[in-house]
Amino acid sequence: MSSARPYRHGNLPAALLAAAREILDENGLHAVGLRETARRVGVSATAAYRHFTSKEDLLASLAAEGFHDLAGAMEKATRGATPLTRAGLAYIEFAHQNRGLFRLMFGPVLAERAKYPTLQAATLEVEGFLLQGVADLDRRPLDDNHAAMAAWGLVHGLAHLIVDGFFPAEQAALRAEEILAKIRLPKPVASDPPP
Amino acid sequence: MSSARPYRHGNLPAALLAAAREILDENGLHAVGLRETARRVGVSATAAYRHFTSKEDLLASLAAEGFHDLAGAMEKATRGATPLTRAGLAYIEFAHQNRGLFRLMFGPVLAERAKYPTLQAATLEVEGFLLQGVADLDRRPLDDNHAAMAAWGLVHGLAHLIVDGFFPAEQAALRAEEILAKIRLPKPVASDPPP
DNA sequence: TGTACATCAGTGAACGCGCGTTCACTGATGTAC
DNA sequence: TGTACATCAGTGAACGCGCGTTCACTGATGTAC
Repeated sequence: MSSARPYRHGNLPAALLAAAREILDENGLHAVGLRETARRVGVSATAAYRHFTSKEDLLASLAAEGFHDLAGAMEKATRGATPLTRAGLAYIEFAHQNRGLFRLMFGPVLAERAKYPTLQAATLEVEGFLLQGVADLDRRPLDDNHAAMAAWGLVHGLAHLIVDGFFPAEQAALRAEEILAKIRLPKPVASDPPP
Repeated sequence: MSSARPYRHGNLPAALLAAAREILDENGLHAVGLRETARRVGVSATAAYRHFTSKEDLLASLAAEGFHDLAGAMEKATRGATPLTRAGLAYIEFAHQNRGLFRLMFGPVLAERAKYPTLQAATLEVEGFLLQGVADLDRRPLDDNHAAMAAWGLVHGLAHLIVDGFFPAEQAALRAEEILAKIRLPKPVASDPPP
């Protein structure tokens, strides 16, 4: 029985991240604070400092977790030989299901990404996945990155517009699927003049 | 000479909006506050309440101004019969030059747009422009909005990724131009089954 | 197996801060007569 | 043209609030002998 709370939490860092993620998706980024997060876990506000050096540090960990999850969702969606379109849909779905987290991940709070190597690595995970997906689609290596930028741009824009309520949320996911199925990505052209 | 400040400001609302816009682009949305904005104009913090009912009201006005400017930039870019691509580039350029404002306009702070009719109208100005641009491109009325969603999605995504530093800022604008020139928007198909 | 002790995950009070908003007010401007 | 007065754009003090962070501390856990 847990008549009294154990002195040691067990896995406080994970619990804090989970709580922050909840707040993020429920009430938005502005509502995420160290005190509020700790409160939700049922721990004193200062306990967080045993595991994170600052509020920003916690947010960076959370964003890294988000990028990692996003890469995972895309990987899972394209397992086997299914096309890039599925990865794009996974991306949009992730944004839709994790609006707050999505905004944290790509937003300006963590502008200095270089400060957090884990975050940077997780970002590259997603980026690399998109690049690879596009390369697969074209059946040849990329000699410029137009196709990748276009793919990422389209998917990211649709995700953002859905998350921020500019497209009617319910139809949007279905629509996105049709759009992605129809769109023609620009093929890298070997004779493109270098910039 | 203006040895002493005049008692009445002249155009305080405009001055407050301009100051808030400066702060927005210099230091980000979190730095924009009524007090800080008033301070920058050189007026007491409470003076703002003569012209705006709350901080959110001021932000909504600012966002509306942003949408209006954006629509203007797109209109100017496509004056005559130049294609949708130019409007897209104007959109991206606007985002690039007004990062803070862009994030306010599309971000979650003003989630309840319905509360601010002016803001909503200004949003529709941009939206309508995109729809019209796509319709022109296709030389016929839209029977679904796939093309518009795709165009907006692509342009919005590129803009966001540039603003948030995921594409190297300097090359990005040029790249965007090439991408937009190459992309094929999905043509609305009359036989598409209704959803 | 028992004891001494270092480690370290937690606590709770306290700090200074800037915020949005309210309140009662002041004093310049514009208008009615 | 002069005077009385209503209007309203501004002021400055004060409110309560939640925040991030620091500090000295407590007490459970794990390890060395």
